[in-house]
Amino acid sequence: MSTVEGKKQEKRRALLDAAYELFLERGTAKTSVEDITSRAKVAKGTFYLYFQDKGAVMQALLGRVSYQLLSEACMAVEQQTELQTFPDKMVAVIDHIIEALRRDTLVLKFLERNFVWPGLDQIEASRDAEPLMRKLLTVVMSSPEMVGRTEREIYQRITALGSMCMSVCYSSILEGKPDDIEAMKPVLYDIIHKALAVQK
Amino acid sequence: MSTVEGKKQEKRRALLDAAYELFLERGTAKTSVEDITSRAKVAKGTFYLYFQDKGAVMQALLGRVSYQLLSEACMAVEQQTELQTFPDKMVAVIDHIIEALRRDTLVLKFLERNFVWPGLDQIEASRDAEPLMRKLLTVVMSSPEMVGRTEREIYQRITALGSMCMSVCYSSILEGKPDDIEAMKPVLYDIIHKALAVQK
Amino acid sequence: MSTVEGKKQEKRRALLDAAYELFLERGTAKTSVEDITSRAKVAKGTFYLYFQDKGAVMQALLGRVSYQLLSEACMAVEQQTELQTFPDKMVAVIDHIIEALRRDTLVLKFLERNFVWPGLDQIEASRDAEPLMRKLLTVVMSSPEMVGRTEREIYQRITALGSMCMSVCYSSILEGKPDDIEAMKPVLYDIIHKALAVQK
Amino acid sequence: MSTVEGKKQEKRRALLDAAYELFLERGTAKTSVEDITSRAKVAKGTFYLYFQDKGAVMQALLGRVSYQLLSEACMAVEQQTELQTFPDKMVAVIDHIIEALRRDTLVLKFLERNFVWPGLDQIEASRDAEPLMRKLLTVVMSSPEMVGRTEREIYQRITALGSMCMSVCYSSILEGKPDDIEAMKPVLYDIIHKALAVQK
DNA sequence: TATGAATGAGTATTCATTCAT
DNA sequence: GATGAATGAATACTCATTCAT
Repeated sequence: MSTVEGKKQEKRRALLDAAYELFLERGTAKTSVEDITSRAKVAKGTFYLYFQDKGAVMQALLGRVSYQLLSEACMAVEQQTELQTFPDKMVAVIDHIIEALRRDTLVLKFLERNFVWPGLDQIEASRDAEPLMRKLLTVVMSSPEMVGRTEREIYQRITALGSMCMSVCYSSILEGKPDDIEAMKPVLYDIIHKALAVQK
Repeated sequence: MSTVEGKKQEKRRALLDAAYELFLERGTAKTSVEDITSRAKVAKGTFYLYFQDKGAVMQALLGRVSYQLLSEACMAVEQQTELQTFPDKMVAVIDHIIEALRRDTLVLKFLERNFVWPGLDQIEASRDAEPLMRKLLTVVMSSPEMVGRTEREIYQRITALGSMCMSVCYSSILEGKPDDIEAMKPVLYDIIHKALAVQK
Repeated sequence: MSTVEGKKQEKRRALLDAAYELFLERGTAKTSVEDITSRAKVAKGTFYLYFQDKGAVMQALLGRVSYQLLSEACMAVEQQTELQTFPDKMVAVIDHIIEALRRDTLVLKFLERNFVWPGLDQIEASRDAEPLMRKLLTVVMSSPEMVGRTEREIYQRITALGSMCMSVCYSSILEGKPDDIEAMKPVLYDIIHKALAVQK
Repeated sequence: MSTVEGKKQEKRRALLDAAYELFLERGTAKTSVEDITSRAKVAKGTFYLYFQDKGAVMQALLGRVSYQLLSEACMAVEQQTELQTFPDKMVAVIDHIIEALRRDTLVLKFLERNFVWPGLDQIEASRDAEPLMRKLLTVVMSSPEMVGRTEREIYQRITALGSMCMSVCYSSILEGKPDDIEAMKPVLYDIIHKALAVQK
């Protein structure tokens, strides 16, 4: 990597980091591009060399945050050897994410209901670059519950359940609707278990 | 309803209608309060006699749209006498909503993932004013699948499943993620069925 | 005229005046809308209640300046009773304008080659409101040189000759091209005389 | 011409061509230096090695376009042997230019009223390099109409008439003021003839 | 109640120009 | 000479909100 290219990446990174901080601190609407550049110690115009507009940064950050939450949860769950079945593992992953968001509602407010699930094609394309997701999918595929289903079917199902949890998580934690998160968890996890149960 | 009160409601209504049209036409962000008042044929200042700010109108409209979609779907499903079990009915209701949103993506774009479910307390409070929801809940409660569950538990479960469907509906129709809506429907409906199946 | 309408006209006027001063002082390009409003002692947003954008003010001012130059010249020439024929009068009017612009090159710089001739239709429409132009045209029409020509033909001819003079005036005074204005005058006035001579 | 010098001229040329295209496409105001360099396939900084700023390019192009229009018209008129007198020739040249601008209003919009007449001194300085203009002037000088006039007087007269035509051409074609170009032509050409008629 | 003129803070975005490589 | 990343000043324009009438 040439020095110049390295510096560019560094700047892009600085802008993303600055934007993230500010988005959490005061929300996306109340963060101006100028706020971002001044915190990133970069000139205003430089912003537009790296991003189309504020929306593009937000989108990039949504992806980054989602991915981080997901991968941290996966890593944590991998340690817990007592979890044997795939449904149990999925519940544990979701629970890990929910707990993280409950602790850090600023992140939740930024994320809203817009959790970005890594695309199936992305996962497949980046075999080795994305070992985590890859491994996860392998685990899933080989689980008895999923026997007889295609990779795509499984992905659809997991994604739908995940969306449910993120959506409920948002309104539950931030608005207490339809109930507080502690009350919703059993419902969500029961649905997951039932939805992933072995086909009879 | 007195004439004075009637006129007030009329204006409020005109503002809501104008805002709704504009929100669909150009999106909420690109609609100004002035746009709304000028379409409603009302002076700019008048807006603030009826609403706190633009956000309040949006919120009111989200509720209105959600309620309309839901009640239309319920009414349509009530006609279909062949549907016996509650899970079948719920799937039919959701399907009705999804189809409506698929036909009218402008509404979907306005709604985003923010479908507003009528609150359980609201339903209970407005016994007669809200006959539809009331009736629905009664039907649900008396269905064999729900035996042994409290009203609240049922409400949580339905809401969670509904949120899942709306969330998936949004990204599926508008972004094709994780797949097109036709491919997602079987997954969603299978999850609903499993999640609402009779307890063994 | 109601007070409110009066105040509006006053503001519009203040904006035009402020803009005119600034356009002469530093040129149109280096004058910002903010400069104009701050000199007019009016809020920034107010500008946009009266004009579409900076270009609209410029256009309005070009019309105003042109009209003023023309009417002052006409009035001055009307005094000079020794001028009998229409061509002589026209030359005198043009010369008056040229001299005014030579004295005040700031105005000339603002005007560039964009002198706005009062439209024939405008003149006709505003019979009494525009006594000057009206009178002028009557004089012209009744002059022996113009016998047998329609009003429109005369207007075209006068306008063309006027445009020539303004265009030459601009490059001559400001750039000395094709020669200084003193050298160009005889040429211009000779052309006018020949172009307006009695038809044989 | 050395290779190095050739390459420089090539780049200058590329920049001019790119700027010309863009000026016609979107107007001078909406064309940035970056637009120009990127179309010319040259780095942004390179622009400033060849031109002071955008204005310099505009000026250079105004001269180029004017010259091209004029010389094409002259060449075309030279063919038409039936035109004997100088006034007829001048009218034919102007008419050729007007028709060209009428066909290509983009060029007219770029040119505005700023047609650049080749300077008398330039013509004289570049005896052989500028054979066209030189020849033209010779023709003019020897025409009976111009007998008794100095070269300079003739140049002034022609230039003034030309400016009139270009100015009228602009407002006539683009704004229809004071009338459409077809209606203005007879007026313009009559003025030219009268202004260039043999002295009695 | 209703009006709509006035406000002025707020922000995105552009772009000419520089300069280290 | 050539590059193109970085700069940051400059500006137009929007719009929610107020308030005198």
